[in-house]
Amino acid sequence: MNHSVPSPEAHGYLKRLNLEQRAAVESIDGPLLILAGAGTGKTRVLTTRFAHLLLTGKARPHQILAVTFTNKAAREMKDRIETLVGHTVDGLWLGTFHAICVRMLRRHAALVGLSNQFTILDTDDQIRLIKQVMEPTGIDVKRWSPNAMLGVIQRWKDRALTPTSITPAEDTDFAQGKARDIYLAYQERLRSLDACDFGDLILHVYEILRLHPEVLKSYHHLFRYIMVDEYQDTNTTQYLWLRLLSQRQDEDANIACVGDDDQSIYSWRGAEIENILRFERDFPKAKIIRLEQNYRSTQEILSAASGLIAHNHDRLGKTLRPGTDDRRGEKVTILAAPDSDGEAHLITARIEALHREGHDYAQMAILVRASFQTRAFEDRMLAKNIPYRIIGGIRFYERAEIRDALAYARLLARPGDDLAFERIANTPRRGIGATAMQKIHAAARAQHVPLMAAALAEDGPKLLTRKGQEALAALSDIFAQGREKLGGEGHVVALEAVLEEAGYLQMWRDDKSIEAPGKLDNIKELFRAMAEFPSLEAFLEHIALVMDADAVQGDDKVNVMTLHGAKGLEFDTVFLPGWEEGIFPSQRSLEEGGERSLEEERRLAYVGLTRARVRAIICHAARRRIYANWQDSIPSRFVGEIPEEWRNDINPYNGFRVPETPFPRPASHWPILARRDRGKTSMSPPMEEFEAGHRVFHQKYGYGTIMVVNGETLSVAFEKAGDKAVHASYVDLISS
DNA sequence: TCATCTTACGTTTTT
DNA sequence: CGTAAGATGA
Repeated sequence: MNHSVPSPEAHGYLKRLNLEQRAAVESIDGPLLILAGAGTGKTRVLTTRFAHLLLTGKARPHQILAVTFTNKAAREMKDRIETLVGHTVDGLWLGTFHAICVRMLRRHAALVGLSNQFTILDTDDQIRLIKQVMEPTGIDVKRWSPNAMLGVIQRWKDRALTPTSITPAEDTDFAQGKARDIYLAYQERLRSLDACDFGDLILHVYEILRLHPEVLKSYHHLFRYIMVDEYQDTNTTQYLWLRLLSQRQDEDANIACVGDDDQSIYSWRGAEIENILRFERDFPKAKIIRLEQNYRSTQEILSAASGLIAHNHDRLGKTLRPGTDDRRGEKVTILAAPDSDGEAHLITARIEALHREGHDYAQMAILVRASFQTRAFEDRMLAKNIPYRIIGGIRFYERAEIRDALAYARLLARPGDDLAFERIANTPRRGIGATAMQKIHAAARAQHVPLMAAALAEDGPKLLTRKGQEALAALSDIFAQGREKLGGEGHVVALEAVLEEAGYLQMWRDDKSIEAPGKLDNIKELFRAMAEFPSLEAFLEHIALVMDADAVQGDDKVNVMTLHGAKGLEFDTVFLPGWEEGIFPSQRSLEEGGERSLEEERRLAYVGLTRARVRAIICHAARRRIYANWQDSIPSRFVGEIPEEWRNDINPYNGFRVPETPFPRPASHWPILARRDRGKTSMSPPMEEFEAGHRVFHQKYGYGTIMVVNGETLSVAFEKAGDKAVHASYVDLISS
């Protein structure tokens, strides 16, 4: 026994845990799955377990690999570990999958044909690159959008599929079967740019570990313990990566995964709920510990949420129990509103009433399914002077001015960054348009030099107008001067000088729009963030991975965000508007994906309800304004799935037409809507409304005018597609 | 090359 | 209805 290590009891940190939590912390060896329901102290267990490994001398800090999905989670874990241990801990392998993989990939980049200086592309770069790759293929970009193509590639990367390992069964007919070729070309372009995208970070490292046993062995030697947060959100590549790292020879994997199958809501970005469902099979001798004592919500909310989620079949099953006795509160309120405006009225009125009773705005949240729903609430709260904040909108580093400034920064660090050059070559206007850019591209490809170099080469003037040529030469000088400043006056001064002299800052000063001053402020904010890093390189590495600028919480405002954005948060009062078929569950999930995606929607509802500590208010409206026109809607099947004894149905608009709550009907009676019922949740126009002369819209043929009505078949003169006979259910009437 | 018009589109988000 | 990205004309 090592006597210099104090016994765990001496620290007392184990005493603060309940029995299950303590078991999870003390189960050190072998595979472990901690099924942690909402509000059951998941982070506490994870951090205490980490600290326990350190304090008992089981592992040194660098021997534990701990992966999370968000930087926020990683930061929180590190803070709490340090609090438990009582001092700062360095040399941790604690971070997001992406951050950990960058660290590994920089070490072994050569094995996948990259330098250790490789750049990480942001979404804008990816789109621009994929467009360039698609152009020569002659694919109709209107039908197969670059965005969707990128999605296809990302899903492949999520499943550890490289262009050469895609089997015919895994291929797609997207882009007329050329998707694989585009993927291949895209990867080649990335390699020639010495760059990779987010998916590559994981996939490259996985390939390295898979194909180079000596590298894998070195990590086996290094990591004695592995911990994974939000295991239900892992994609196939991350799962394979974890399995390689954890399965050491002759030893049980010391891997502990924490997750909640009931909170798996990210399948659309590649997460495989199967990973958590088949943990026992993947890791033989796995131990499973359930954390079911909830320290967050009242009995009513827990029962309502449990009753709802019980309608899912694909789950490991667990029941939330109140962690302390007698936490009774009020039932879950179900508000019926006549229309979406009424819904906003009802909710804001309740917010005001609660605030008058002394509740803080900051302890209330409106959680919506889709971001377009926030608008109605913004309008009302603005009008009523209720302070609010929208969480999750456009993030700081996604703003155009920030991306521009960062492109200048990248070019300052590396003159060969072609994607950065493309972004700012003509921002502000320097007389370098699309044609000039094309010529520069051609020259650069022929001479195998970066774009900037090609444009400035001796025969450069042939590529550009004199004006453009001069402007670019000046820009190049500005960057050269900036690079001299990097060493002396520092990177902030250097970038500021470049942006000033290049005329970028002046461009916004001259801009007369109302947003312009704010944009200059944002750039100042960027300088401030930059100053906290020792070098330009360090700063660029950071922002490539950490795209979140911490939102200032603190002030007393109502929180408005999507259900996805609310995961992991909690509030005293939670408002859940838009619980209607076609909104929530969303139309898309009803049309595509079948039962699986319906279950994911239900998990999302479960996540929403379990955010509430003391009260949850669900709302549904009978009519909703969507885009141009009004649509009728019926209450979400999820409302009916909440057991009646935990529900309090209120109809504040008695006398108005409000939807019948179809509670007695079991959920299975709701049909999964067929695609052709799109947009007609309950009220497709009756046949009589189709008359000759009416304008209609058809998904494929576009706009047209009805010529003849023959039963349910219409002859329509389409503006683009000509005369067609179509079934009435395929067209929408256009109100004029 | 740039400003204006037109048209298509319209879950969920992190890294 | 509003936006954002392409097409069109000066």
